Amino acid sequence: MVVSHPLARLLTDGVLPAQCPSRAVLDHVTSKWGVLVLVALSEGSLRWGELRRVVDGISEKMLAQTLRVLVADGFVARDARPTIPPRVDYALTERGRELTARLLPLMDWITANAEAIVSERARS
Amino acid sequence: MVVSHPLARLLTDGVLPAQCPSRAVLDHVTSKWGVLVLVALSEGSLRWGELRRVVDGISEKMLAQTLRVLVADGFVARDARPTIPPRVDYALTERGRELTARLLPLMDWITANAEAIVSERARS
DNA sequence: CGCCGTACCCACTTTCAGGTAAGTTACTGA
DNA sequence: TCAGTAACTTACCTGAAAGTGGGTACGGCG
Repeated sequence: MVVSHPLARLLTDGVLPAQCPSRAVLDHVTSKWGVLVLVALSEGSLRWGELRRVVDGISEKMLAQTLRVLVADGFVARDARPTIPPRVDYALTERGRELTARLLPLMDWITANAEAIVSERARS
Repeated sequence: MVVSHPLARLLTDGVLPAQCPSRAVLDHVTSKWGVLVLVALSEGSLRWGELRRVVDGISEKMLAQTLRVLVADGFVARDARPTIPPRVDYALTERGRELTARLLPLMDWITANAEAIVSERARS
């Protein structure tokens, strides 16, 4: 089952040497809320308040923090209109779309199999 | 850019209702070390000590804990030979292989783009 | 006899992600 | 005049995640 894969090189030196930049990006993407925000935006742009409602359970602080990281990484674009009350739209960038293209199949599989996995789970 | 996707249904009710089982599985898979262990095993089975070396920076405690979760979720199979000194091999199960099949393209993309992302990053 | 190697477990401590709740801005409509 | 709204920020606190350092079993080897 050894698949020749571009990742193979990384494996020979250990899986992603600890201080490699991909570890940082990986942490952002796989952060508790990062994935969910990216998935939420995968269908189109959303306003702050919409994101807050759609991403069930996220606090305002965490939404702000998560968005700051995703914007800084260039996955999400922030579009603020200086109206009153303020209106801010968030949308995936091209880079964000490349990412979510790889993220969605994973999320699909997880949501499809989660119930089976949890119910079959060997008691600790 | 609205792609008709099996995930669409989930999005209408919010992204993965907070107490949905997929949130739990998602947390396991996207845990700090979970991804790395899965990727490490994607090329073939490894012994405890090999995993420890390959997954750069993981502590023994975290390796044990991560493996327990992945085994309980049915992603990884544990094969202990009662020899002295002990020998334990870890390998992906069929379910684990289905998962990593979706995980590897993501990891590939991240490792390929991480450097650009980190260096272009807007100063906080 | 006593130390090595392998694969762990356990108790303790630290760190930090994340939660809670309040404050802020600037206008609008009642 | 005063509550309401949208999108935040800030300070504070807690609980879970992760690190540290020890212990364990079992036999082989010098």
